[in-house]
Amino acid sequence: MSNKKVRTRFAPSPTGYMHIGNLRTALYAYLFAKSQHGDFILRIEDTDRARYVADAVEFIENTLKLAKIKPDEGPHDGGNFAPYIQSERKEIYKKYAEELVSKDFAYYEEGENGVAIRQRMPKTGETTFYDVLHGNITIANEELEDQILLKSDGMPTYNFANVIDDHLMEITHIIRGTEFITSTPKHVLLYQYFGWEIPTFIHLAPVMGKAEDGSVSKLSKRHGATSFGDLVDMGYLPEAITNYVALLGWNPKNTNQEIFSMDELIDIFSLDGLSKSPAVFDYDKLNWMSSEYFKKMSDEEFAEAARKYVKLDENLSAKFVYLSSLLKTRVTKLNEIQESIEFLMTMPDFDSELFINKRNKVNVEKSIEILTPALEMLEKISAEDWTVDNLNEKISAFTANTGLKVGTVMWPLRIAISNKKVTPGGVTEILYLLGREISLNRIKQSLDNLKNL
RNA sequence: GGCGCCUUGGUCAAGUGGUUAAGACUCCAGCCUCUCACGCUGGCUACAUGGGUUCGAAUCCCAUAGGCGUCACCA
Repeated sequence: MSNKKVRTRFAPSPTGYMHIGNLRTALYAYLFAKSQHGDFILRIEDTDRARYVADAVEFIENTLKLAKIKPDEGPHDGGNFAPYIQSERKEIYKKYAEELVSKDFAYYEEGENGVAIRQRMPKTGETTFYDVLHGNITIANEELEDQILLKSDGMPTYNFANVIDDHLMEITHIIRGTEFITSTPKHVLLYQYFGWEIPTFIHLAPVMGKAEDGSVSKLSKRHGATSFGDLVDMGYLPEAITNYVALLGWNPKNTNQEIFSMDELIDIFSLDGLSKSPAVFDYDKLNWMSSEYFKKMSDEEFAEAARKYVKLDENLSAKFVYLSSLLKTRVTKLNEIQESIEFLMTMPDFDSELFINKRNKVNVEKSIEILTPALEMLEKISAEDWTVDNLNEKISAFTANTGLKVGTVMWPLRIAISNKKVTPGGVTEILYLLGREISLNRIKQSLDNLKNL
C-alpha cells in the first residue's frame, strides 16, 4: 500500500450547488493527493435520477476551476478509468451485483417497482475499519441492515457504486464527511466479499454554521450563504475563500502562517493537521482574510477584480484605479463598494447636523466662516492643477493662514462635498475624484444650504 | 430510542504527563491621523462535569452531560 501512488477522489452528486463543506472535502482530497505527488479524480455520482440537475457537471467543473482545484481525471479531463459519470457505468455495477448474488452475499428482492438486489449482512460478529483521524472504529454487524445494492431501475445505490468505483479506479484514500462513518462497515464487507484491498479512510468533521440566536448546527441556508458561488457573488475573492476554508478544520504544523497560496498549501499539507471536531464557519474571520488579500493586491489588480461589482459614471471610471487605492484597505467584500462610492456620483441629501463636530470644534456658523474663504481659495486653482498633492499643499497653506486646527478646516470642507459622515479617503482625495467643477458646485450649494437654515 | 463520532476562550486553533495553556479573528483601550480605514501598542476571555491512574493531567482510563451523525430502492 505504501508503495502505491496516492489517488484520491471527489465524488459529488450533480446538484448544481457547491456547498462549502463539499468544497472543503474536495480541497483536502486535492491537497493530500498533490502533496503526495498523487492523482486527484473527479467522479460524478448521479445514480439518483430524481436529483439530476441540468448542466450540473459543468457547474461543478467550473467551480473547481475557480477554486484552483484541478482534477487529473474526470468527465471533462478523461483518464484511464473512464467513464467518470456513474450513470454511464450501469453495466459494470450490474455485473458485480450479480457476482455477489451468485456467491450468496446478496439476493434478489421483488418490490413494487421491480427486482432489486440486496446485500446480505452477517447477523453476528462485528466489523472494524481504520480511519486516519479516528483510529479503529468497530460496529456490531447486527446494527447493519441488508441494504439495496442495485435499485429496481437498474441503478446502483451510493453504498454500492462507491465501493466498485473506488476499487476499479484504484483510489487509495477515501476522504469524505463523517456522515459516512456508520455506513462504512457495509462498504468494508463489500470489499471483503470481493476480496479487494481496503482503502484508507479519512472521515472529515462537518462545517457548522452559527444562527442568530447563537445556536450551532450544520451549515445550511438559515446561516446565509452556504455555497462557494454565493460567496463569490458577494465579492469574496476565490483565493481568499479557498484559503479560509482550508483552515476550517485543518491547520499547518510548526507555523502560525495563515495566508497561503494554493502551491504553499500543497507544499505544507498533511493529514495530521486535520481536526476531528466540527468547525464553525465564521464570517468575521473570512472578512479579515478577504481584506488581507485586498491589501496585498496592486491598485490595478484590485480595480480589475472590483469592476464586475460596480456601476460607474464616466468620470469615476477614468479614475477607478486611483479610487481603488483608497478602497483596498476599507473593503471586506466587493459588493460593499457601490454603496460606499455612490456619493461620488450623486450628492446625498443635505444634513446640517453633519457640520457639527465637537472634536474638531466645528458648527454651522463656523462652517460658513471657513467655507466662504476656502471656496474662493479653491476657485483659484486651475483644472490642471487639481491634483491630490497640489490640493493638499494649497489647503494646508490656507489652514496655516487662518491659524485654525487642520481638522477644523478639513471637517466642514469634507462634509460640504460629500454630505457623508464617513468617506473612503479625505478631503483632498475626494476633491480630486470629484474634479474641479463638481467640487466647487457642491461647496457653493452646501454653503447656500447652510446660510438658508 | 439503538449505534457511532465529537468536546481547549464568542470563533478558528497550538498543545501528545511537568508550559506563566501559543497564535489568529472578534471585541475593548491607546497611539497615528484631514472623517473612516490601514498600521502600531496593549488588554479581556478557555482546558464541559465528576471520578480515577500518577509525585504530577488539557494531555491516560471510566462515567455523566451536551452537540453532531446514522438507522432510505438519497448521496
